[in-house]
This record gives sequence, structure tokens and C-alpha cells, in this order.
Amino acid sequence: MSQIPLVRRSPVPPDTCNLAKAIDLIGDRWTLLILRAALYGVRRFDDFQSELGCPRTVLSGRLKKLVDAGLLTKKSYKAPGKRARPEYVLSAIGLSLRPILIGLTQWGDAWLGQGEAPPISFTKAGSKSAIRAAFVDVEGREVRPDQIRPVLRG
Amino acid sequence: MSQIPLVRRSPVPPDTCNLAKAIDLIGDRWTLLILRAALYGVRRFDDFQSELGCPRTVLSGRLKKLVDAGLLTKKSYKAPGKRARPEYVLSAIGLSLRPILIGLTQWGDAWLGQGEAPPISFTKAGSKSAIRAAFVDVEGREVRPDQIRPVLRG
DNA sequence: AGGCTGGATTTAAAAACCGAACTTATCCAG
DNA sequence: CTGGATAAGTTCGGTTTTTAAATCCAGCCT
Repeated sequence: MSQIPLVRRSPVPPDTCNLAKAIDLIGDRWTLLILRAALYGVRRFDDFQSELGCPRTVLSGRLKKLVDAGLLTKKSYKAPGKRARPEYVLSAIGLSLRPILIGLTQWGDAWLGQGEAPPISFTKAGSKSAIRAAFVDVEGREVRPDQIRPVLRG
Repeated sequence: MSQIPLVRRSPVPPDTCNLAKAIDLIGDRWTLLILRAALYGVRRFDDFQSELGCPRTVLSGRLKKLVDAGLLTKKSYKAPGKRARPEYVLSAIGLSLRPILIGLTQWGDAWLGQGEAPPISFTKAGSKSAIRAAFVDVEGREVRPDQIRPVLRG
């Protein structure tokens, strides 16, 4: 049952902690739901809006923030016979959140799914067996959670 | 540069999506910062408060929500010669978020760190080389992000 | 009893959120 | 060329949530 040892303060002060910075940037209900939708392929303002059901003003602000932060890129697309419209496409930075959101999906499947089979799962291309979030060493071999050691300062 | 294909709606409606449920539960700045601190070993009300700098009323509410959801367990500890106090300890559910938050830390290190060396990193016990969050198949072998395939319905 | 300490609650001001209506810009039809 | 349709985004009220500070509360210690 090995617990995490008690501390009075976290070893990394929040203002230099990149986790805290990440939380400041994307740790917000609407922002996370936007990223979820974007990772599924949603790109357009009204599609985000009807997917999320949030006020347009909130959506507008969040999209702007994500574009400014470089997670989304505002491009212009043009369907034939239609006028040009903006679309919000994930950049490399935004795409690299995919493992994290998939990990969170599986966490939700395990603990919040009320025994239902998960509506979506993930496999390795060309295989049928499921994959899961875990830690690996430099050689790509799994490291069990109780083997993880934090190292400060570098 | 393979993009995610355009869709008008996500394939999993938000109300049956366990990612959306997880976001509802923990997708909030203060909640995430509480979990961050808890994963570092913070357990006491005042320690959380001085770590986060948030209003006590907000902290109180968020802790209650996390206890109700089963991520934290409210126990009582007693230092010798002191009165018993509650402490908020991560349950198995809460602990299993660790890979996700470490993943987010490393995402922040990569994109938000402004070229600084990360203040904290993670290694395998008894080793010096870094580990990282990733996906593995059933045999514990790494699966690269571009190999991940979503599978609907079960 | 009286003080200390770790938490919780109250309160009023500030901020964020919400829904609906409104503006803008371009394409298409007549 | 005019009018309508459509998608994007803003404006505008009213309502809810946050915030920060002060106050309250309960148990243990001397």
C-alpha cells in the first residue's frame, strides 16, 4: 500500500513547475473539451459550439487562447462552391497532448464507467489487443509505478 | 504531417464519454493543482492552502468533491502530543492519475519550459536514465503515437 | 478554564459565465 | 443587382461562481 511520503510543500514551487504552467494553460473545463473534440477531428467554430454546448463567447475566447499558445493553428479552408472559412487545426504541440488525453480516457473507463464497456478503446495499428498508458525507460520497456523515482534539479 | 480527418461531431457523444466525465470531475485549475500537490505528498488542509494560494473556501469545496468522488480519502492522523487531524490521502483511484500528471509535466517541459532544464524528472529505481509516459501493448512494449488506432463501441 | 490550532463558514466585491440577439462577410439564386 | 442564406464572432443583459478577508468552531494542551 506504499503511500507517498508526507511533505509540507511540494519539491517544485508552482511558479517554476511546468506541470503548474500546463495546468494554467489547459486546466479548464472548456479548454479540455475543445482539445478533446479537436483530437477527434472537429475543426470549425459552429461544430465546436454544438459539440460542447458552451456559449459562443466562451468558445471564442478559449479558441483565441489556444491559438495564441500555439496549440491550435487558425487556417482557412474552402469547400468548393462555398466561401472560405477559418478552421482550427491542432499543431504539433496540441497533437502531442493526445497520449495524455487518451490516458485520461482510460482512467475514466476504469473508474467512472460504471461497469459499462468503454465506448472507445485504442489498439496498436494492425493488432486487436488494447494498449494502455504506462511508463517506459529509454529502451521502451515498461517501468512499474512503484519503480518510479523523482529526481530534482535536472 | 498526417492530420486528424475532419469530422463535424466527435464519434463519442460527451454524455457517454468517459473522457468528458473525467474532465467534468478533475478538469479544473484548482482541482488539478490539488492533485499535483497530493501526488508530491501534501496531505493537510493548510499545506494545500499555502501551496496553492487559493481561497480556503474553494479548497474546502474541492477537497470535499474529491473525497466524494473517491480520489482522496479523509483519514485522521495523530502526531504524538498533538490532537488528531484529518489528512487527505490519495486513494488507488487518485494514485492512478500519476502517469497522466507526469505525462503532462513532461509535455510542459517540452513546450512551456522556455529552454530551461526541467526542475524535476523521473527515473527508474536504481537507474539514472529518465523514464517517460508512453503507451504499451499487453506485453509491456512501447507503442508509438502514430501507431495508435481508436476502436469504437467496445 | 483559557489559549492554540486546523479547518469551515459568512460576506460583499470582482470576475466569469450564460443565452439570446445582433453584426459582419461572402456566396448563391433570382 | 438585389435579397436571402449561412457561418463566424461580438455585444449585452442577468445570473452564478470566485475571491479574499474576517469570523466562527471544536478539540486538545497546559
